[in-house]
Amino acid sequence: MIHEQSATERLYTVLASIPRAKVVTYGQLAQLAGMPGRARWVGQVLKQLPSDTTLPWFKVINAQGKISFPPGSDAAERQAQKLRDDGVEVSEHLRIDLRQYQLASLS
DNA sequence: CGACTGACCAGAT
DNA sequence: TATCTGGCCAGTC
Repeated sequence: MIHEQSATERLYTVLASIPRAKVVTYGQLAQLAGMPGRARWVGQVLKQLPSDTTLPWFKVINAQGKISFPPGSDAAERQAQKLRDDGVEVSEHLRIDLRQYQLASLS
């Protein structure tokens, strides 16, 4: 039975397939999900994920290489810890080196 | 209907 | 490095 995936489903599929110790930016994830230019849409989708989701939401960071939560917030620290557990170096200022950790195939 | 907001982004200054 | 501008667009009021 052929079934067309919705854009949101494609986003989930792509996100779930990100390798260990790799991250993607909102814009990159939008493009990979077939919604180029829709970085904000990605943010909206992630925001409504259930708190107990198994999707690696923490792998999504902004194009500046930083976690998109206010520095010092619980959310930011949670994401930073998850990333470190995944093998990604996160500085005290919530910065990640995209050159080293961003999923390849897009700049 | 307009105004404002957001887990965003790239280019210009 | 920091700001600003315009682009993107679904929600909310």
